[in-house]
Amino acid sequence: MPPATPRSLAPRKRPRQARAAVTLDAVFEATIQVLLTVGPHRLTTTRVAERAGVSVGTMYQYFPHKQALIYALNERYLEVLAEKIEIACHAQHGMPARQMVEALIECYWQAKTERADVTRALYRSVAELDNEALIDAFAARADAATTAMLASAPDLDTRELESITRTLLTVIFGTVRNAFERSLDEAAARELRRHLAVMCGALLDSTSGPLA
Amino acid sequence: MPPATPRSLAPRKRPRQARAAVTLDAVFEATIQVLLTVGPHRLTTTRVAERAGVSVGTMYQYFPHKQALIYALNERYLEVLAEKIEIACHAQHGMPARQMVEALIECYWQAKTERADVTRALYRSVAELDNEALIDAFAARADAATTAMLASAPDLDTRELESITRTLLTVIFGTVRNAFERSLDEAAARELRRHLAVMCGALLDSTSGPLA
Amino acid sequence: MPPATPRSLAPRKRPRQARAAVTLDAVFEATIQVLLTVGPHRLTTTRVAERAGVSVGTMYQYFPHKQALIYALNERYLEVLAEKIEIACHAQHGMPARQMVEALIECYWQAKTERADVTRALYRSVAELDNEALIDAFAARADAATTAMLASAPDLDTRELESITRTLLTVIFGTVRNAFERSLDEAAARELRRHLAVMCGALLDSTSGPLA
Amino acid sequence: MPPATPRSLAPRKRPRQARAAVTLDAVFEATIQVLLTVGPHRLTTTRVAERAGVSVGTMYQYFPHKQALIYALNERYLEVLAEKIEIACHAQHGMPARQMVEALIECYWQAKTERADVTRALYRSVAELDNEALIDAFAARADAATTAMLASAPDLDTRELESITRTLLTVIFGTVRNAFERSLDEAAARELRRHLAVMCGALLDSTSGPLA
DNA sequence: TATGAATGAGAATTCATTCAT
DNA sequence: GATGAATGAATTCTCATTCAT
Repeated sequence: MPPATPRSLAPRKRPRQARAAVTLDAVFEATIQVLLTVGPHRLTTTRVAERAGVSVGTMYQYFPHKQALIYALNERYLEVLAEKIEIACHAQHGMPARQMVEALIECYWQAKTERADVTRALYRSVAELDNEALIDAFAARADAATTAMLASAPDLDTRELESITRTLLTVIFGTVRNAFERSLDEAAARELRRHLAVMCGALLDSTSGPLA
Repeated sequence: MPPATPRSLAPRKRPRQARAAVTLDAVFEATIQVLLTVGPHRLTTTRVAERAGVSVGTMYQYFPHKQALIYALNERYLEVLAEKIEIACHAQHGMPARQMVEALIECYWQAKTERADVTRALYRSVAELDNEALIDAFAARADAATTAMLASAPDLDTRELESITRTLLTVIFGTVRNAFERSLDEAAARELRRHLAVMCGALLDSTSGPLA
Repeated sequence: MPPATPRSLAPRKRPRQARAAVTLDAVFEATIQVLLTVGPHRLTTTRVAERAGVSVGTMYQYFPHKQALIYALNERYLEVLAEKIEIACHAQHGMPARQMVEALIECYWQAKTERADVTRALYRSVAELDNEALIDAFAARADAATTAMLASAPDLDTRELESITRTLLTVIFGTVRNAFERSLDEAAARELRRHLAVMCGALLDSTSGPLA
Repeated sequence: MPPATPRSLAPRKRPRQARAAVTLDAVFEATIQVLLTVGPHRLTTTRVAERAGVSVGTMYQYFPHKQALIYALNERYLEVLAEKIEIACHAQHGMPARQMVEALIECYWQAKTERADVTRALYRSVAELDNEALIDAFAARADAATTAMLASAPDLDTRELESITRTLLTVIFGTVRNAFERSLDEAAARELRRHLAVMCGALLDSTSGPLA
């Protein structure tokens, strides 16, 4: 289920030639850089184009307006992220629940940290944009993948799965985001992550208890 | 430790007369409304003034520029929030750790939910502003109050307090924020909150375990 | 019946202070000048503002966009013109039909010639604009006034009044407009006008004939 | 006397091959459609090319710039129109003057109504262009043809021919144009046309009268 | 002191035109 | 020749801020 991009935010055209694809990549990368260096409310189309080494006009061939650019950037990012989560979840089918959750945390954390600058940039970009639809679509995919995964765990009560999934994802995603806002050092981050695993594991226990 | 407001972001004058206080309140309230109705990137000083029933000129008597207005709004909000947390923490001195954490969650959740519109508005306002300093100062107060509280718990290993505190606050604050992004219904919210308490309790157990 | 200006073309605010009225007049005059000197498709908001000795911003306080400015200019002009026609028609009540028509031609011709530059400018401005509504409203007023006038003529068959009125106005307005496109010299213009009166008179005769 | 097209407005090449002629026709037709559907100030070269099923590049092979395109469109149209008038006038040589004028009205009216959309489109296109030269050349041809025709009428005083011709054409052309602005229904149009013939006939009488 | 008209730098967006493929 | 991606000057419009009244 591809996210139903609203008409007004859809890109003008998809790149057909290799040259165009290169241009688009440059524009996306430039957007991230601008977001990071001058912040979201000083992100201007001219600045992005300049940084990308393209003319404004070219940018507007692909995006009908600034919002569409930022929307596409987020979409692209969330698409990759959702896919990673789906793959990670799939790989854990049939495993013990605790291990599943640890894999989920690992996957999400990894994805966010890999290019921390991008993560930070996108968190900031959000205010420029009404991306609720995007977030919802992403959340739906993550929910589905996680629920399916947990349903396959041999050691888990499946009655409250939906609610458990929602909590797990809300806590994990929220915690990671907040961790990015407080800029933690390496050690603190590792510790936080360990704690998070403990806490999520405990949540699973709290419901699987009666099953045993 | 009150946040060291940079001079450039400080309001021009503190309200000495009742009239001024009323005006200020109106302006803050108007800002929230504008934030909610038209979004952060269409928040204009004229619009705020209009909504507040004041002239732009008058608004500029109180705030030297737009950023100062938003900064002050956040400052005021975080001040109240920090105070609530401090009071809540203080009230729990000497109590069992689990109860402490539950009180903390209750307090934070309550504060955020009380006026959900304000909460949402402020989350959105962030892009307009470099409010890292504000956030840091708030985090420091919350950390201090929480650590002090936990230190007084009779049933807690005090060796890892700092790290535990950091995790607790990161998880709680992050989860609540994320919960606001997914608009949960009443039931789901209650469930999430219950889970959150379970998870935080489990974190405490994990360290106090060896102590016992 | 004031012309129902569409919402999107309506001015932002009416001038309240004397200063504002002066500004508005300057803007209108500047628009005419720009229309005349550089033509409608090189009429830019900046150019108009510059010529008016105002900043663009000021202009935009009164008009939400360029079209609204041109629309207002036409509206103002047609308002005056319609009024002139109404007065002229009213003044002829009860007179012989031929004299009426001559007065109508005189009035219209006079109004258009008085400030030929304005007339020419407005004819040109029309393409920038969807002013059908304006034209229709004007035509309706002119029709009404003319019909009422002719109805009071003692020497006219009143059965075909509507159709006669429509022809008279279409012919007169059209002829004058076309005369402006061919730039006639003084003598030619006078001759044309005499002919026009003859022709219109003949039209009246053609229907009043059976009456006699 | 063919209109002396300024070099800067001349098409780049005359179509030597059938293919080129087809392309040209498509481009002209597309221009008309764009003029009608989106209006003159949103007529863009890309849009026209797209609608014509050609690339912009190709269009620029035929027209050195946008103005040249619109100029050529008007030129082509007026050329045909002038020819029709010349033929119609020629066909009336030696006939009674009244019949001549009726034929003239019939011819012009017919030509304008045949493809009312084209007529409307071209009236609108005028703003994009300084086509005074075109109009003048056309007027000159129409004048010449009409004068020659009237000169051959057995029942007309030839002393004021020039002035009569000018009036006739100004009135007829102007009236028809204005009729297009007020969108008249079928019946009203027929009536107007009948009136117009009566009026023009009367003009002839007014001068031929003394002759008889 | 309060007002709101005026300012103008700055941002978004368009579109005629070119030119590498 | 034909194509259509790229260009960037030109234009419209916004909005934080000032200042005369």
